[in-house]
Order: sequence, then structure tokens, then C-alpha cells
Amino acid sequence: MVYKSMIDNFKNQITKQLKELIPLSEEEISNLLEVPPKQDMGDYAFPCFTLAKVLRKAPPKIAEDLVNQLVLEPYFSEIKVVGPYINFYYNKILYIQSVLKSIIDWDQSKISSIGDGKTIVIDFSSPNIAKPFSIAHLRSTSIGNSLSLIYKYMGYHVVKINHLGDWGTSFGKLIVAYKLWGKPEELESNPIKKLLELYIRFHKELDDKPELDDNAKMWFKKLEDKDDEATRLWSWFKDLSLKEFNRMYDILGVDFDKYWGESFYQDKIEGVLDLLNQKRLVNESQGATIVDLGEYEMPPVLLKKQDGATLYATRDLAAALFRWDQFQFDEMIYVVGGEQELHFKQVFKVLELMDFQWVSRCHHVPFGLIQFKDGKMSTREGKIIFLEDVIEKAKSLALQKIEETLMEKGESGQLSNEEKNQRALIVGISSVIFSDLKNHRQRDILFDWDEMLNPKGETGIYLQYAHARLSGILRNFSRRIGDIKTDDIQISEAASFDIAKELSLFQERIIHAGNIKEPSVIAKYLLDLGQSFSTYYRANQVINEQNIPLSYERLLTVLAVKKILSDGLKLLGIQPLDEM
RNA sequence: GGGUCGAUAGCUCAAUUGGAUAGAGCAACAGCCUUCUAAGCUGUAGGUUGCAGGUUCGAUCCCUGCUCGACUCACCA
Repeated sequence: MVYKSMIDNFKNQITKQLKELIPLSEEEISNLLEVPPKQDMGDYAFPCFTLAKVLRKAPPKIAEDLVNQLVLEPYFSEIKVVGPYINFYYNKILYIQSVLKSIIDWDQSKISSIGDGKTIVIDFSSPNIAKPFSIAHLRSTSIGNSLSLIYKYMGYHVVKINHLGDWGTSFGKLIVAYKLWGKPEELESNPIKKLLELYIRFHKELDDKPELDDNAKMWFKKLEDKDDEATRLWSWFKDLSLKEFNRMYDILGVDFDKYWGESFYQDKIEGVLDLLNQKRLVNESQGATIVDLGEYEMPPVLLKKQDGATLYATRDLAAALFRWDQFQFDEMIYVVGGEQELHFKQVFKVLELMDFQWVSRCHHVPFGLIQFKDGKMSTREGKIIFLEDVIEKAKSLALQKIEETLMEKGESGQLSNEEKNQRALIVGISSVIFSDLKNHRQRDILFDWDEMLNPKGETGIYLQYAHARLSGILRNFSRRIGDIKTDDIQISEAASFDIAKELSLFQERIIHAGNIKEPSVIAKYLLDLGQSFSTYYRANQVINEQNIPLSYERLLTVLAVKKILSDGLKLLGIQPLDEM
């Protein structure tokens, strides 16, 4: 990528010179070079520990000897020894200029060619039909969506699959509950809520009437056997739910290439079972069909229940085979909660036993649960928070703030209600998505209304605000000073040095995030960048009518930060706002 | 009991995968709106990185043991 290669000049000067002085290759030197933890320690540091053994000298002595032989012009302004480290200080002006101009000139839709010609299949979101889209589903959805955007940005061909939970025993339960207590017109008017009520009531009454469970199993078996009534009800429930889910996906700005739910693989299961039989992997146990994994210290995988009905592991196997057949992916990732870790280990093990080498390309990407103060979220107990309620609440807080601000500025009538609502919605979604993505995947999240809706500090709102301020400066600039021309601008002041350094990290952070499948890396990065910029523009007035050249110069920083912030937010699935 | 993951400032979390004096935000306190949007900025205070060992020049990070918590361990997904 463009700006990376320009920055490489700085590093290359170090490696080329050091290579002549010490018994290490350029690559080894490059790997050893690190960024010091503190500003006043310079911009690059070369640690001399590893040389100590080879040269049989103390690291500080080695550093002393080397530093006198290094030439610093033009890329560095100073080279200093601090203990066992050689610290290099950039020529700030040259550095800022390199970084800013190359970012601004760069107009690619992707940041790397790492993924060129490679396909990643990503299975995420996958909500259960007939259950509400809760705050818990947000995790898989936001992490999966962000990862797919990151991979696309890295050059991969990405296939997004929504593995809808549209098959299984819970449909038996729903059918039973509906036949007992449901009313068609109620369901049509408020499908998800009414379906949820049926589901909850089923489990409530189960305590007194254990026979309900057998009934449910029977109805699911009927569904698998293509019973007319069962199929009709199932398909109706599914339509109602999908309509609701798609509404949420629209709000979140998430889409999928394939809506291949569990039911989609129904007609592919027999083939898989045949294959397993051929490979002699199948056993009977207690009336159920299983694959015994005792040898690998895992519980058995259940393929069929006593009554012959399939289970989710069966469908996951069929899904994996079918997806391989369709895409020959270089990698397939399942963005699914950590509680299913064992399940995926088992499924992958079975695929391995079936001699499918490509199983090494399959990865479970687990994430932590959302917990309440008094324990786990539970659909059955109705202990659940609807994502839509969270977004709605976040939105109404944002709307209130927008109106306050307009009032203060005396511009109350200036904005249409529609525009206000639109902005408030984006702000609300930003804070909800960001509060999810800023945490390490694997951490459990304690659900806390105050924290999720907090407009201050390390939040999506903070980043939106920074982006809006950047956009505002650009607007004001062209209005007051004229068109923005960035050609041939020279940098003369070092004020934006810290920001330039932050900006130069963008590419490696994206790639790192993709490699460890961790969107929070980007979230943290954007917060750092936002903070650097907030400090910068508070201290340095960009538009200065008395000094137009200086204005142009500072404008480069604004342009570059806006570009990176905007791209970064988009990678998290957040739409950047130009005005707040 | 077995397995997996986690434990860092009062609270929520970082720490570029083994490097220099462990950093942010929230809450608290003290400042900053005749200057491009104060959803902001500056400063103060806050630490035996759960405990005990080990590996080495060097450990929040790797190894062992323990404590606490979450998840999971055959007919739910």
C-alpha cells in the first residue's frame, strides 16, 4: 500500500546501515526494531540484548559503539543511546509529510492484497427463528459483520452465511404451544413477541405437565417426516420471524450472501450419514446414532435421537460439507458463542476422521456471553433484552441531546424531524455496536444500561463526534477560504507529529485485527487516534484567515484523520456521521 | 470431578503476543465555551497485575500448583 511504502523508507535506512555493522540480516534487524513505549524515547528503538551473546559485550556498550557509526540524514534528526537501546528520532517534518500526503493520495477500496484470490466463508448472526433478536445476538452479528468487512478490506473474497436456527426440537415445542394457546390474529400483529410468549408459557407449564415435552418431540419428528400441518406451521413461524430479523439487519446495516439455515441442509443429511457409515464411524448407543469420540477424550457426537430425529451436530456436518463443495474456501469461520466450543471441537474431529483435510481451515471464533447481574440471559425464562429496545433507548437519548444542542445554538427550527431522527438513530446504533466491539471477544460482558448508553468517554459517540468535527472543519474551510487544494503543500510545523504516527499504524492494526479475528483492535486504535486528534485541533486552530498557508498545511492532517477514522468506523459496521 | 476461558486502579477495560517508569475511560477533585460543534479539552489523585513457585539478562504475558468466577461435559442449539 502507498503510505506504508513511504514510511518504510525510514525503517530501511536503519536496517541497511545496521546490516553493515553487525552480523544480522536485514530481516532480523527489521524484526528486532520496535516502537518505544514513550514519546521521549524516540520513534524507533533497536535493542542490543540479542547481540550481547554474539559480540560478547554488554548491551549498553554495543549500543555506544554502534551509534557513532550511524548516519542520520535525512530521515532522522537524532540517534541516542539509552542503556541497551539505540533510539532513533524521526525528522518530524519529513515524516509528517510522508504520512499525510500518502494517505490522502491513496484511493483504494482495500488496504492489502493479502487475501487476493482467497475465499473466506463466515458463519455469523444465526438467530433462532421464533425467538426475539436479543442483545445477545448482537455479539455474533456485530463481530461477524466487522470481521467480514475487515477481510474484504484485506482483499479476501468473503461469503457471509446466516445459519438460521430454523430447525430442531424447539419447533416441536412451538407447534404444541401454538395449538394449545395460540391465536392466529395475535401472531400476525406482533409475531416475535407472541411466539416468545408461547415459548415461555410452554416451559412454565412443563413443570406441571411433563407430557408436553414428549408431545413436542413428536411434533418435531412429524416435521422431519414432512407432515403437512407441521410444515405449514413451521413455515409460517419462519416467515414471520424472518420479516422481523430483516428489519433488524436493515437497521444495523448488515446483510448476508446466503440465508442457509439449518432446515436448508435437511435433504443433504442422508448423504452425510451414508458417508459416515461407509467410513465405519457410526455406532448405535442406547437407541441413538452416534460417533464415538472416547478415544479423543470427548463425549460422543449424537447424529440421531432415539426417535430418529436429527440433531444440530448432524446439520452442522452437512453444512460444512455442502459449503466446502460450493466454495472450496481457504478458511471458514464460525462466529458462535464460547459455550459451543465443545460442539465445534467434536464436529471438526468428525470431519477429520472422515479424512477431509480442509477441516484445518475451519475455525470456531468464540466470544463471551452477555450476563446480567443476577446470572445468564435465558429465553425460556423470558430473561431477555431486545436489541431493538436498546437501540430505541440509545436513539431517544441522542435525539434529546441533538435538540438541546440546536436550542443552545438558537437553531431549533433548522433541522427537519426526519433528519434529526436519522442522525439520532445512527448515533444510537454507533454506541450500541461500539460498546460491544470495544471489548475483547472472549470476555463476558455484564449488561449494564448505564454503560451501554453512556455518551462519554471511550464510546462510539466519542468517535462519531470526532468525525463530525473533522467534517465540520472541512465544510467551514471550503466555505471561508475556498476550494481545497492539497498539491505541493509543504509541512513546516511539527504539531501533528503524534497524529501522523497514529495514522501510520492503521494498516498493521487492520491486518492484526484480521489475523487474530479481533475487531476490538480496531476499536481501540480508533479511540487512540480520536484522542490524539481531539488534543490536536483544540490546540491548533485549523482555519486561520490571517495565515492561509498554515491553514492548508493543517488541513492535510484533518483530511488524513477523517479518511482513516471514517474507514475504521465502517470496518466496525458503523456509518460515520458528518454532522451531529 | 474433567475440559475451555477469564481474574490488571473504587468501576469497565488496554498493554503492539517476552521488553524500558503497566496505560485509557468512568466515577472523584481542580480548571477551560467573545476562537473551526463543550457528546469536547487540560490537570490531580488512584497499582504487591488473584495467590505461591519456576523458566531468563528481563514475566501482566510462557510453565506448574492453588483460589475465585463464567461456560461446558449423550438425545436443546
